[in-house]
Amino acid sequence: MKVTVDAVVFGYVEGVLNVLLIKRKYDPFKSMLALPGGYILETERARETVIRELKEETNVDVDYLEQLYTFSKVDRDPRGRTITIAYYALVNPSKFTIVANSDADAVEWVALTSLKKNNLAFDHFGIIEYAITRLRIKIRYEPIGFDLLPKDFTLSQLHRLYSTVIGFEIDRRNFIKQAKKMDFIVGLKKYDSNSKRGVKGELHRFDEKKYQKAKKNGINFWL
Amino acid sequence: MKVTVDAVVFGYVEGVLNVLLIKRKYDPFKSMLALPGGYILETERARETVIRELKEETNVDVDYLEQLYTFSKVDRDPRGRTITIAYYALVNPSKFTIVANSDADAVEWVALTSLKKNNLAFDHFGIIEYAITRLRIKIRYEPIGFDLLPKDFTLSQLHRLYSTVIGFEIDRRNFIKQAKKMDFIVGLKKYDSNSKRGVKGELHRFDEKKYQKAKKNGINFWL
DNA sequence: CCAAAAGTGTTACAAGTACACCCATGA
DNA sequence: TCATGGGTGTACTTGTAACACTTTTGG
Repeated sequence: MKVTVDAVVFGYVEGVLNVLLIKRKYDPFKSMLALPGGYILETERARETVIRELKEETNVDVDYLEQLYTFSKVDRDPRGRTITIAYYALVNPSKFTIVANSDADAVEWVALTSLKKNNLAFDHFGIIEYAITRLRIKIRYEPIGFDLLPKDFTLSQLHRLYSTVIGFEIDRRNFIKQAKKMDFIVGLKKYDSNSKRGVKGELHRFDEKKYQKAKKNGINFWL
Repeated sequence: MKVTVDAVVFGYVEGVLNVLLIKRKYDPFKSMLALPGGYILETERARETVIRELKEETNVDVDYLEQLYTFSKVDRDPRGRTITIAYYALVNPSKFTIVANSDADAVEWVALTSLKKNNLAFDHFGIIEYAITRLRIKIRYEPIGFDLLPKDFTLSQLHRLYSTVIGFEIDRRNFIKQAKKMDFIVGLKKYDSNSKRGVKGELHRFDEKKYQKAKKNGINFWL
């Protein structure tokens, strides 16, 4: 029995959530989009395979990586029985590989909203759907959203990210009020120099150590 | 690469949470306790393997079954590289196979509290720990606890179950108040004839259809 | 001077939590 | 008659949700 891993890598930039996909060079599913992934070697565990394959195939280092689900439908791979352990990952935009949207490059960031079932190889569309569902739930109660933003971000950016990922507009005032309660989201007293108009928002940073301390004291993340 | 499934089957009776385990007849780990499970056949998907193996090895039909996690540590099986897709399951006490605690039967229900790491084969202790963690979290926001009780139960029984699984005493009054809010936990106006002393508690039943309707209307389960 | 982004507070309502006493029954 | 289990209500605190206006700045 063959065993592979597949990774749903999410990237976010300016109100758009993207998935990292590969254009397949060979059959089956030649020239269709597919998740990066590959066979598990005898000497590595699944998580290591994901990290290795992402590096080899896409040159991306992820900031967050979590096992999603193992898909084992009998006929999911026309080449023969193959089980895949799916992962999902988040990457910080500063680590985006140069996006070659214009030409037919092998690796592309594809906006979630433009994904179509029929463009995707294997059962990868279903895997992506599964990953989005997980992400939407998990981003509410684990501080993983920060892995989709630059290290320094304004609370408005954070708010926009959440509204995008979750799929509806959260009340900005309540959201920011909530975020400010959390000591591990620290204001830097520096201001966003990229903002085009209006007031320059204060930059914030997620402090992992402070978060771990707060967690030990029973303080939960919630947005 | 070999691929197996393993199942952590939980059973509950009278304030005790049990796991279904097998005493191994052969090496490796001969005569130690192990999770029921086995190799995935070419013609079945993982979930089917679990159901089949549970039937074959333990004669148990489960009421709830969910994939847990896939364990792929390289040396987790001394016989050679083996990945296992772990599941966890809940069974209704009425479906308990006759428990042969007295003799050295092949299948046993073992109380969670009496489990010891060194009595368990492979990485199965870790898998069980993982399953308990999942169960404790999930029982709070999905109505899966009912699969550990008889069809008809008193709210006190439900309360005792929850306190046992979660590991601390929940306030009985608040718990029952909460349970009564939920229309899909219906009072049967029949009374528990098994109760030994005191008032006979009213029997209740979980109504799956009503629950599904409530869920569609955005009413969430929470206990 | 106007459009766009950032920042901020209050109030009403719902939910959660803490807590204590009475009743029925069988031993 | 008493020990055990079942049943119930209130007050307090906290959290959530709804909601609008002002400031700054670049074009």
